[in-house]
Amino acid sequence: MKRYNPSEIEPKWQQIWEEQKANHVEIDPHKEKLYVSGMFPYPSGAGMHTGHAFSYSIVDAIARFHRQHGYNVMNPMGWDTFGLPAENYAIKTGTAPAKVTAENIANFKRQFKRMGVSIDWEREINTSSPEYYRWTQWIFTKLFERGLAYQKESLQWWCPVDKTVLANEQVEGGRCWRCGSIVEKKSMKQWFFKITDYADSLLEELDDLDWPAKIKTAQTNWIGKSEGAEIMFAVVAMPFSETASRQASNGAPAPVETWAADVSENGIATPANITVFSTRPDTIFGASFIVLAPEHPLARQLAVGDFKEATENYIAEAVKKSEIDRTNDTKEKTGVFTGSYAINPVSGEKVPVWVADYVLGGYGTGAVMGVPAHDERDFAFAEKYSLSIIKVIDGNSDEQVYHDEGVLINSGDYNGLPSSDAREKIVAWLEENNLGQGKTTYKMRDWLISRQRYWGAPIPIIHCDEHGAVAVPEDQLPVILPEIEDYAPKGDGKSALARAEDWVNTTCPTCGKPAKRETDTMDGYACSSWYLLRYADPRNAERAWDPETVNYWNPLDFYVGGDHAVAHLLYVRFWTHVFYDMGLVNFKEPIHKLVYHGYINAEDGTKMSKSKGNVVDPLDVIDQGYGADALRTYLLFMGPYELDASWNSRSIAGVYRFLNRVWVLSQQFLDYKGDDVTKNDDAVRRSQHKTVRKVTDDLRRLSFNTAIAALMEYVNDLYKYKVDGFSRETWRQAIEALVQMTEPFAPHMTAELWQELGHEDLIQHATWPTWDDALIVESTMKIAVQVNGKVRAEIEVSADAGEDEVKQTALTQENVAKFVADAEPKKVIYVTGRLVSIVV
RNA sequence: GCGCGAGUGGUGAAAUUGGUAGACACGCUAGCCUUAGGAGCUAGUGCCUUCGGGCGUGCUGGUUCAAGUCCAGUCUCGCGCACCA
Repeated sequence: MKRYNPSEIEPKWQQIWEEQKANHVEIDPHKEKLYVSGMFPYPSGAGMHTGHAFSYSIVDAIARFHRQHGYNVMNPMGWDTFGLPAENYAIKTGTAPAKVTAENIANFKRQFKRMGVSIDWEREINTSSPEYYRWTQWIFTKLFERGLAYQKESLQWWCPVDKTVLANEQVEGGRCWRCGSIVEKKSMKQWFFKITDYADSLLEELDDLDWPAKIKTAQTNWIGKSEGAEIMFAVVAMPFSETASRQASNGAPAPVETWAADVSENGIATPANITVFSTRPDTIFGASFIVLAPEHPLARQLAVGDFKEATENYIAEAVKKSEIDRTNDTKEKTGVFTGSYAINPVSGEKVPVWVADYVLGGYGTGAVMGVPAHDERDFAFAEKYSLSIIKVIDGNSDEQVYHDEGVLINSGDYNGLPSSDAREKIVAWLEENNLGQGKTTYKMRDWLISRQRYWGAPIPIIHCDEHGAVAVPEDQLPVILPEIEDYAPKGDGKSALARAEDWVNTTCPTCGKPAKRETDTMDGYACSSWYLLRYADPRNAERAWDPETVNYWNPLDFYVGGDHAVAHLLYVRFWTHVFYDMGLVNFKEPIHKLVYHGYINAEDGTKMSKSKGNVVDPLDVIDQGYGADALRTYLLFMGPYELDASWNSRSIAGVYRFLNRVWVLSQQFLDYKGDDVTKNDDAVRRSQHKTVRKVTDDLRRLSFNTAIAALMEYVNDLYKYKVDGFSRETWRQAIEALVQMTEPFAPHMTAELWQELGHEDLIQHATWPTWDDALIVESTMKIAVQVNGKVRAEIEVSADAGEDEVKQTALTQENVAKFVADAEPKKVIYVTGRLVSIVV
């Protein structure tokens, strides 16, 4: 008997698949397509890790399961190669990033092939190749044409270590997502994609996606839609002496009430208006002060008299502070009074204008109305600075700050109205009087895409003195990334490309006069926002993709990964929405089902990390003799794919044992020389059909762990029956079904067995086994008997026994009679095929 | 603080519609076999027990003939967002 030897079998089949291009697919109108992909890897120098192995074990189980079901399965692969690690490595070693990248790809590819994933390598793509980024640039020019790519001077997150700006999504807790250093604000002219135009569209389509709830929630929160109103407060300039005399001893202005009376006499309305944003216009009568963010353009202007210096100092300090200091909510709130006042448009009361850093410059209008009775933050601020607190919502609650809805009080004509009605009426009144309007705002900002780094797709723009920013025409694409000597950014806010003068100096496509190229490159997320479409048509040199081809393969049926909940998964949706509007695709959403898996942790339950030395290298596991088949099967057997799991070196041995049992069973069948023994045929057949039903069902819902458990049970059954010997036809079917069902997990071993079983075609092109319910039915059934909810007996009755017969049998059981005693059962319930419940 | 998810044996877990809780596997125990290996095979393995049975899915209640599953409350852990007005 041949022994199971993965280190011999696996390379053999990997070579056969490669030579035959076994997984290459083309459009086939006669077959239903199925498109599955993992999130393409960034090929780092470190090589493949357990997370990759896990992702692609899931991808391949899905691909192979559907391939055996006759689907035209596309399972492509590519490399996300632009980005900082390759560039930083290049700076350190003086090697060109392109060269480093090519080496890393070659290494990754070699490693991936050892996993036996059924990839169509003819579709391989690489985002840093000019053939690819040519079209990334083309898409940029199309967005530019539509006004969806624009340049703006603004305060941006700046990473002082990586010396580049970052998108909001790349700042995590005030730190750079790559290097962890504390980010700073810097005012620079930057390129943006106008994702905010698509906020509503992205929100709407989210509902129908077959994505995990937590990802949908994360995206909903990120978009952060809130409905409310913008309300104008007219600024009232006060004579300096007047203001000073009203100042209370603690630096705060006198209470608002004392000012209410003299608005008309002393107040001099200026042209300035402060527009605030509020989601609770129903509480406007309780607005007793205004707070401006330090970045607010009026903040300096409104600082008057004695308050001028303090205000300016405060603003200067606040703008310098890192976001960590500013957004730490355990910190006590601070602020300064500007000396100016504004008028509450509904009550006519004069309210002081403050500047405080608890108000964010970038959200809403950068100004809020302080309603301390109904907002915790405003309350804390009002308490500290002795500002007046006016309760305007009756909440029937003793809480100091009631922030829920309720009935209005102290609100003039609106008293007695519930919040929602009052909101509508107040906004309507503001609109009528040109004092405000209903407004929807979003937390999401536009996507900042320019990077002051070398290793990215150059932004295809030429700056001309006469024509401004001009898109590079399609026939001049790609704008090739020039080879240069020194890649390092110098911290002057420009990429190293700015020093490639031959490249920078060009002519304007519109007028032909000397002009300069844009020297920023695009965020790597731009490249990954359309690769799922390029896979469908990867060698097209005429256009980014042929719409018909893409409309056949896309959208993706399954997208497998465990990262990028908002960033990539939001951007890829955004671009596809735009492509839909441009008529380039006939669907809005690029990904139907998102298979978002957990992390594989180290044996001790903590994250694998090089510094801790607890990293499990998937290639080591293969080399130890377990092979890729055992590794893959184990990764899927560990538990539900959604959950985090800890590696266990003993458990993988158990899975290897299972594969070995499949192998041994098959070999013993093949080697069997005796007569046919039909004794167990019915039982074997029943077990086979039951297992096919269960495994098929489990794999349809991606319950890999239970599918593998069912296969183990099946193998255990067959081991019991084989003791008596084999009958060739029954056992051939039983074993072929077993081998086929194991193929999605252990493709090499099953390919070998399939061949030994006499098949010339590859197992992956075989037809998945079917089951016959009639063969699964047993002649008898076991019924549990409960008395008052406790199981007291188990009876075996014939499968076609009627209700009365079952109940009668149940009641006459010795142990049942004992517990029923003399009592007359109050109720006897029969749950067909399962149990009898007797109530006494 | 807000939102989402999860709490089941010594361990990873299973239970798809309320219907015999713990499938499958690891580990452990005993035995068999063996040219001795990190091999293979068989049986047992939730806890307690006076061997009748009793208890058991984080905790407290509720609905039901029947609850891991449904409802109310509560605790713990994990994740996401976090001064977004």
